[in-house]
Amino acid sequence: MPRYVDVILPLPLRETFTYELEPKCPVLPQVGSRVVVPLGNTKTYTGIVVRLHDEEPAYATKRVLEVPDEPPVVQPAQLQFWRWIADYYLCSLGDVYKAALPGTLKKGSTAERKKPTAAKALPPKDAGDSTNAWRGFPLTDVQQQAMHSIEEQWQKHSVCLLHGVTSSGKTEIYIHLMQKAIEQGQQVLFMLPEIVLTAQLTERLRRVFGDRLGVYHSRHTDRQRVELYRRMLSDKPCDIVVGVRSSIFLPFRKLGLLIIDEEHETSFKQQDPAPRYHARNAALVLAAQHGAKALLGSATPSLESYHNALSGKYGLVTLRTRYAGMLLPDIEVVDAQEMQRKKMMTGIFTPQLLAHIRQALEQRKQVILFQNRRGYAPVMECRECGWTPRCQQCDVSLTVHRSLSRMVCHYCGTVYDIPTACPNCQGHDLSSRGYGTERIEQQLQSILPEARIARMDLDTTRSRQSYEQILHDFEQGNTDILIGTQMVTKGLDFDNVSLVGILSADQMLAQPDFRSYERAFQLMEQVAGRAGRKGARGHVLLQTRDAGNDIVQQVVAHDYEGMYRQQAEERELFRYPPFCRVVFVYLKHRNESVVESLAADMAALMRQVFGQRVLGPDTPPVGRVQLMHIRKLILKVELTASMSAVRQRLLALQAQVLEMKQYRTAQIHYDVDY
DNA sequence: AGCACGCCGACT
DNA sequence: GTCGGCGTGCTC
Repeated sequence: MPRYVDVILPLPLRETFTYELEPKCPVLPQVGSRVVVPLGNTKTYTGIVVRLHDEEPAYATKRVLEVPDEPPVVQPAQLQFWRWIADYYLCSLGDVYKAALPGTLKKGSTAERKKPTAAKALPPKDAGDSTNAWRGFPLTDVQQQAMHSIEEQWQKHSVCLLHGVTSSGKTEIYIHLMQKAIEQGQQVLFMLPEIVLTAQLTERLRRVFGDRLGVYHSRHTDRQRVELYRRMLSDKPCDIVVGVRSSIFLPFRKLGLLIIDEEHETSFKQQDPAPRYHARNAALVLAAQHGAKALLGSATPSLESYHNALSGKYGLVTLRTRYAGMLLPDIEVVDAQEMQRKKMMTGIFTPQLLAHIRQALEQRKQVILFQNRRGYAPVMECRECGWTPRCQQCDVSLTVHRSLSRMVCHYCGTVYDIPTACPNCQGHDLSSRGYGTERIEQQLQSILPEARIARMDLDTTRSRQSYEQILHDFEQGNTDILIGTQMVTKGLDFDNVSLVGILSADQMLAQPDFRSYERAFQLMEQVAGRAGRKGARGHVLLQTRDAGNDIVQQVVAHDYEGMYRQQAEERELFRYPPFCRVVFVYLKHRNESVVESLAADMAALMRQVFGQRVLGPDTPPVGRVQLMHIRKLILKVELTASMSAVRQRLLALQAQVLEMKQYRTAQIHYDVDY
């Protein structure tokens, strides 16, 4: 019997901690077992055993207090996956552990283990089981063909991208592929962004797959998540899990199929806290580990995935036609610039949009109005021509810093003077501006006092219930107009929506981010897809002060390929993903002058190692969070470089600067594949 | 992340 | 004269 165990603790500590086992420990932990251990004078934590051994450490060890489980809760393959995440995303195993296990499996308490898992009886050999999908969701010829093409692509590629226009019936294809996989005794993971994983979708899947389906949602209670986790560990695990980003951490036995819908969604990337992982990319690693086939689906694929498909790394299947012969919505661009000049605007509304809204309401149709939430960044704009200043080196919009009275590029840190006249039209009416959904709701209500207006954004959907309630009310026709952020761009099929209004394309296009154009296209194309799901062709009104913008024109033409070609060219030119990897290095300190000089020192050290690949330092849009001043550096790494080697060098540099005593209390963290 | 130890202001 | 502010340093 080994004497020591190395344990991961749910703390942002780099290494494992070594504890001694009780000589006559009743339950011998294994690799992946939970152990309850003391830390410091008062705390106990539940850790995960990663190694058993007899090597006596140089320090005095404490003893393992308890071994709560007989079989391990983390399988060896999962630990391997955790290590990959910690390595690739430059975080500690403790960070991964925190994200990977539901809360009560991490707490010191042993109470939850006494509750037997409410193992629901499996459906009876559920006669219609294997034919459910075929009966309930028959495929059209086009869908059938697409499914065969996907299977054909899987002969040569383990990953296939399904590029299908909105309403092309991707979900039915997924259901059939899932059915086939479980018939072969494989497990399936079906991943979706949080806002798409609605009750309507899970109920639909439940009707086909019954109790073979598990749902993993971040808004589920901790108890529910522990239950599913335990069930996946049991000898009767779910065959299919439909889940959000953290579902990649469930204990799969024999994952045979991974499906990621809306694969372009940026919410698959966890921003804060660590582990700052990209669930799509991590899931593909998981799939490879299991030898599973993977399908990425989107109407507007990420540049990364489309690039991989074109370069032959992934298979590619395209669905160009909408379900039931529906046409793609017709998109009308309205020049808000011109309307403003003619003084015909009512707040943010052009007369054209108001007329269309009134008409829709008269016909008892519904309206969706979309305004991007992230409109807070004060971006300079010429009121005459809509021109917005962009960085000459990075091709991103500059952000106005009122305190500096300058404009700054948040990618390379270059500072520009604010022009006194617009370089485009020589106009002098330069200002920064912004409209949020709340203001829009108020405005519209005063214009149309009779209309039943609802708002769906982060503020109105704090709870899962209110989110489902707003959708339900709209679906039942209790709401005439739904105003919202990204949340209204996808998810449900609203049959009665005849009009979609995009209130301002400009705010999306002006984001200080190298992905802003790609993202703007994706959002607009997706929200346009909400119009006219049945019957008549839907109408989309796109308000912009920049009607000639290429992205606007590409949305009008539904020209994804054109958008891809243009954006890919720029990314290659400026060396951004998918042509290299980016690692953001964030430096934080309470004292601004300290973080300033730390950033300079770190940048200098990084340049010694990485040379021209380093950009910055720069102050991010939010330069101070919770009393901590922040600076940012960007490292651009060739795709062929080993992230492991990059990680080692960065961590060595980090140790070097943090050793200097003026920087001892600084924090450094990394964001890989931002 | 906690929690403890350790040096400087307003209280009994 | 203490009680306590949170700065910084350690936790197997």
